[in-house]
Amino acid sequence: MSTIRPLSQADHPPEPGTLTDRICEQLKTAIVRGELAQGCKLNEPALAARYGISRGPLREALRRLEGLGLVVHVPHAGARVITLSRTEVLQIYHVREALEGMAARLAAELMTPAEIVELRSLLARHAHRIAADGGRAYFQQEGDTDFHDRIACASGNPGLVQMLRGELYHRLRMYRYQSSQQAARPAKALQEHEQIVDAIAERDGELAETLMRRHIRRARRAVAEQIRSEFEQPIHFVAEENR
Amino acid sequence: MSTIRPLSQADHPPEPGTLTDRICEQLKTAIVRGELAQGCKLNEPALAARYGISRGPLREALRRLEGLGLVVHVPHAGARVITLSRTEVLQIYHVREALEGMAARLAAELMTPAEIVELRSLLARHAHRIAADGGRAYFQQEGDTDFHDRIACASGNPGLVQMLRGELYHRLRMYRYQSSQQAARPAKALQEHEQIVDAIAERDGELAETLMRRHIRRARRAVAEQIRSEFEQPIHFVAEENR
DNA sequence: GAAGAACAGATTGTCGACAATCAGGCCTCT
DNA sequence: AGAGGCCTGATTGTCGACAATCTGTTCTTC
Repeated sequence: MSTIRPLSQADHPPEPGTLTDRICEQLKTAIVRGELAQGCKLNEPALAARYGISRGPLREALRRLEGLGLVVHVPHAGARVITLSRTEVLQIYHVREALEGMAARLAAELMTPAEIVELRSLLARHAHRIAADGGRAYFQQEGDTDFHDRIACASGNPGLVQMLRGELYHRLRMYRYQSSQQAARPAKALQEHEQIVDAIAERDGELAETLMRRHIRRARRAVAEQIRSEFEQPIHFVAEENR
Repeated sequence: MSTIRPLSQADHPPEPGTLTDRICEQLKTAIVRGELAQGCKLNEPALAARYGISRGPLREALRRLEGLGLVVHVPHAGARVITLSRTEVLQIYHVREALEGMAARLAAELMTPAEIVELRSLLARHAHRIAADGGRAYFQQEGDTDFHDRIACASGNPGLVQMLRGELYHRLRMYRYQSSQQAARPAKALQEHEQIVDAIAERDGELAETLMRRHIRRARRAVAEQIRSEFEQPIHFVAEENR
């Protein structure tokens, strides 16, 4: 079984191989950060010129982003950045609940003692940071992602990891970046994380799944509540040439 | 909320638009059916010639198949059909259990009475077929897929549907096609399907999820048992130029 | 004046050719 | 004889150009 590494540490090899890979990464971060606004049309000649490449690799990169669910492609009409409605954001949490619950269950069976120790130290660092500066929003979110990513990896199920890391997380990060969402309830979340690790350490997969699902359901409710309190326009602002 | 149609009925438009789409479909069915063996190298010039197109659209089709998880792509080394180890097949069932369990829960809340009626009639047809000819393996499998697909659609969660339909089902069908797997326990499975529909009809999402997960777990065990009873070579046979 | 059709511009889809990279075999050297 | 490096062949990566398709505008017609 191929072990799956968390992506926390350096994921910036000095020089990725192919142009398609590089452009794909650049576009991905641009989309997640909102530099390419939601619903924004992705003009092939313009983008190719902007990144100094030809249309061929760019098209392949777009096709790959389509596979990641960050871009929608309509034949003869071009590609657009996806638009994340509030409904869709909440739906992502349903999928997360299902997948990460299963990941926690599997992790409880497979995680090595060393990995559990490392996971605890990760939570200790989070606790320290929260105590120090109240957990500045951005790093808090990244820390949360880091925790969940490690559990996903520990499931030993590459397909599951692929779905979470390759599709859900990007869209969630996109929402977080572009919404004014502050990391609500960091201390509470940390406590829930610790309970989950406890369950894993006791090899109680059933409990780990239950706790993870409850944890994500609460996060979902927090997002739903925040969305409800926003009567303003969509998540950020809608691209001029939308729809 | 965009409604999601089951794919049961005609999914063969007379003439799809772009070459990439067409080749992608052809390659997909070829891979699922094992005409392109597992681990088989996908030579771009050869494939392009074989389908009478240029390498451009073919490469984009390969990239899309990569997104579907049917093909793995190594830079400068080309694309290969994935190899489904027995372990990976079983891991797919874990993901299915999580996702379809959630789908059943959501479907219990959202499914319209008309859809429930239709679902029951679908099961009635299955029952009839099983009573008639014992449920010949192929159609039984397809019928099973049909049932699960409808519930997935009824979840009203496009991302969830996309994951199930776009990634898991293809790989499962690939395994079924190429293994000697016969539809074990058709009558038992049908009975479980009916229980699930009952739970949905009563709007008991909790129960629907539990039953669906149990159903898939049993299917997983049946597959695991069958795999264990095969001491022969891998699923089908390994491509000559493998790995 | 409004509805419909033809046109123009731009954008996407497709193709063939060139350059960069990798795999395998052969030769040379120790 | 074995190990190492070089070379050749093939395959992938990249590019620019041409053809098909769509969108928005303008002209014609009722």
